[in-house]
Amino acid sequence: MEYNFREIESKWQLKWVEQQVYKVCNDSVKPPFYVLDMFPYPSGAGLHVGHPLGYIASDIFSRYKRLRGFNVLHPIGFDSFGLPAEQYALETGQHPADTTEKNIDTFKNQLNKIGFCYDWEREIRTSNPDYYKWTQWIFLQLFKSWFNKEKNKAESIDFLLKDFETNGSSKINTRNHSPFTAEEWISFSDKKQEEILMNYRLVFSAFGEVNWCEALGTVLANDEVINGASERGGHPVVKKKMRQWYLRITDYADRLLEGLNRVEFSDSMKDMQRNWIGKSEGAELEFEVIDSENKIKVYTTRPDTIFGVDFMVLAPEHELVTKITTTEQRSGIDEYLKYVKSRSDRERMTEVKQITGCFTGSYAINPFNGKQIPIWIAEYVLAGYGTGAIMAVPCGDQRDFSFAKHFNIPITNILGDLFDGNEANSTKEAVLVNSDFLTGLKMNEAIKVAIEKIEERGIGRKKTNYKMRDAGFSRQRYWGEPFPVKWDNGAAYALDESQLPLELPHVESYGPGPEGEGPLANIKSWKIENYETSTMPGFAGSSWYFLRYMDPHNNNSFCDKKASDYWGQVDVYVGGTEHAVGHLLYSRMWTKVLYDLGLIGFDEPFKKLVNQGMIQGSSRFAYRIKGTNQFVSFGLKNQYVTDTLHVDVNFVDGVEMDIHAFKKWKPDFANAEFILEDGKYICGTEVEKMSKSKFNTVNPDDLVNKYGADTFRMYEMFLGPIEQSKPWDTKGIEGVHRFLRKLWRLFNNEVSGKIWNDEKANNQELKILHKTIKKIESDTENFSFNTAVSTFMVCVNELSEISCYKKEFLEKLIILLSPYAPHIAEELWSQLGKEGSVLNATFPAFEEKYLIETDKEYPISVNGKMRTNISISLEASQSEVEDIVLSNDVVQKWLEGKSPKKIIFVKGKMVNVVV
RNA sequence: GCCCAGGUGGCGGAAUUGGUAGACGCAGCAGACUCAAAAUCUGCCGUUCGCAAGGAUGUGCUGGUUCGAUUCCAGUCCUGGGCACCA
Repeated sequence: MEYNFREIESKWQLKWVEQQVYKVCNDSVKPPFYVLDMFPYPSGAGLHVGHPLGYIASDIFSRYKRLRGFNVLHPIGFDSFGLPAEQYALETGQHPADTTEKNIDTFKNQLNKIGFCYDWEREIRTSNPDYYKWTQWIFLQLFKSWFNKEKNKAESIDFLLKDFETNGSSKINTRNHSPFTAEEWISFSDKKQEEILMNYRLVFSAFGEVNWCEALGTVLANDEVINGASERGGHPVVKKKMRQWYLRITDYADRLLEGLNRVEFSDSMKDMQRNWIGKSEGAELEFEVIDSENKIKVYTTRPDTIFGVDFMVLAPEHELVTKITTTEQRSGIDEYLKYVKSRSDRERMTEVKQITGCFTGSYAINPFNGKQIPIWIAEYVLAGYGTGAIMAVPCGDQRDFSFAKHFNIPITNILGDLFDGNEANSTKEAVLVNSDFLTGLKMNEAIKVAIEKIEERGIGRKKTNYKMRDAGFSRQRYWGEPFPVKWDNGAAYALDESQLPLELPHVESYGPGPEGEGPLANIKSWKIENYETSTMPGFAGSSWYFLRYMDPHNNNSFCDKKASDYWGQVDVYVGGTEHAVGHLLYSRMWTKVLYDLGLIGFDEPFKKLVNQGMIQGSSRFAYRIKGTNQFVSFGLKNQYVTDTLHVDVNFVDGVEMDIHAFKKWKPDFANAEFILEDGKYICGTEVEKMSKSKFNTVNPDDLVNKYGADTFRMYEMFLGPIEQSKPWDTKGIEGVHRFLRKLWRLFNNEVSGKIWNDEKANNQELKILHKTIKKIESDTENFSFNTAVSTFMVCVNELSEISCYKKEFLEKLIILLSPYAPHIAEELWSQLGKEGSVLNATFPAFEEKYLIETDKEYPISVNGKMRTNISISLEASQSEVEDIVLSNDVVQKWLEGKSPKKIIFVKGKMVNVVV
């Protein structure tokens, strides 16, 4: 009997469905355990080999936990709103709902072939009205809530309203509006009241900058902008202010920081989140501008360097720029502003070596010494961070230093010998010089003194600042959740909850609406109702989906509290680090809001996070000559100025592109022209992340067909540590397949059939068994699946060598293996005549007694170099060991007649003879 | 540029707390079985010197700590991920 994986796998997959073995109940005497993967976006490309890496890991862990007696929730669903489907609709006219549905079917088919233990009855889709009804509902809760800083939690905005009605704004820290009395509040118009409340709501509407492409009439994502031009068509892209919705995540900055201390994320993941939040302590202070009423407010973490300020820099977008620019500098500034408008934030951050800026002609006054300091604008100062203006201290900040050097601005030294004039020194340890009342103080201490002085003089105050900004929450797109909001006279009003879901209407065209509005603006009935025309971003639906799996069919609530109380936090969350600061922060914030509002019982969604590394792909590139539709082959590209575009690896053979397929790929390329080398178009290559947007995906179906799901699962795990990134290489899968066949031959002989027997296992065999149990158990617990696969291989190799076919051993081995290779395990389990499914077996208990050794083959080093091995009893004392070692011929040889200075003996480890 | 991670044979990787570097697998080489092939099995397999025994050298690079460093420290180079409208 041969290992016929196709037959076995389809047989058991069918039986598992029939017997509903993966159905999960919300009431069980078993303890609950929740294992979750970051859910997939169902791209048209289908599943690629990178997706299942995490799913297989979590599947193994879920099955393992089940063997250990837990009621395991291990669901999956689809993050089915998103830009690619809409882009596809724009290109083909097919409705995103239809293509998404089709894509999901493909995904499910692919997933099912790999043998995951999902309860499909709990599947969710973010684009399903039954689901996004609750996304909208949560949006309304956010809209109707504000963050009470005194209580450090969110609460209904009704509390704030009541407070305004009785106390005016006197009891709270006002935000972006003038204080008012209770009487004034009551006398305000609806619109005015709404405007004020908008400064408090957890989702709010305000004006913000977007990437605007006039030619396409639409807003573009950063990754759709390449060198200031649109990826599609190469049209110019500029910054434009538009009305946007925002999520007031900054109010939760401190809570998000604090929560990190209570979750099991890797330190690097926590670092990334902390850095993203970017909490810093410093001071905000104002500089007067000569011959002007205007004052420039700056934020600095280093007020101690106030006497080293040699110039000021405003972000080019800063509102004062036009006001303070002198007539002589006007044309220069205008030109510079034009240049900056064409630059993406990304470019401004990345290309720091390129120093640009322009003098406004105005001067500010240093409030402490009256020194006149020139005011510049420069792209390295970003409008969104701090106050959008900085006091530049060239001796202490490298960017300020480079700027000063570049524009010949004289540099003041406040660091004494610690500043060498060649580069800035950002130390906090220096003793200040040239610093008036701070002279002689160490910088660390001077910070405090400077802040005190600033507050005393009334020119500023101590301030905590966050790098994190409120998250943009609207997209000028079609394929997302509609906002349950109506506009009236410039104010936004929430729909009543009974009107949910506000369904996404059908549109004829997916093109943008007028004035850069989303496609929904083209729908008359939508506009007449004054509905919001933008939609929610991808992270809306994914910010709370883990709750919906607990209670997926509930029509009365997003998730019954009883269900969320039963399952609690996600015990293990598996996903990539690319979500470190986006999705993870948003879902953590939403969880905190829901917790504050009493809707769930925990305020951190994920107890433990396992980061799966990226399976990288090998990408192919084409080079488009800037501003044209002409493509130049890799070898000739340096003769032109080009933009680099990804090409689908599926129509590149090695590095040679199929031009015909490329032209058919996207309408923009239909009329593309090519500059060839040797009659071929050669693509550039690079190893980078495997992703639909990079067109470098490999399909798991082919591998499952050829080797079976069990082989595929184990091979993905065998590739290396789960958290490490590695480029995909199909080579090597044969080895894992051979292992499974070898395992099969422990049960069945290809000629004579069944060979397993009922003999009792001997000590040697029990030792192998318990060694294996121990290693598999600890490796599985630690998500070290690659070494677990090796352990199985070693075990099967050893059994084959000693011809052990004993059921007593094999049935235990099968249980150990079942999370990794469920199909073959189930088949062999039934061949052994065991009752029921191996899924419900009990994980074998490890017994130390079988592994006890009496001797150890010690490595013997002389001067730290390993020279020989000697077997010595583990009982032996230091002096006994020394005698044995020194009488050894090899050791004697290396001693060369000298007597040892010292003998280091580490029991159970090694011996080192030092001469 | 900033934040995070990673660099070990031809390749993927292994190496509890600082204690035998290269487990396991792929590829390669040699052999057995076979008319032949597939499958399977056996042996070899970092580099280098040597007939061999055995030596030297070796975990990106440069230093340091230690009896002993892939592991700890400092610096440096390279690769990957993120940087707010891809998800």
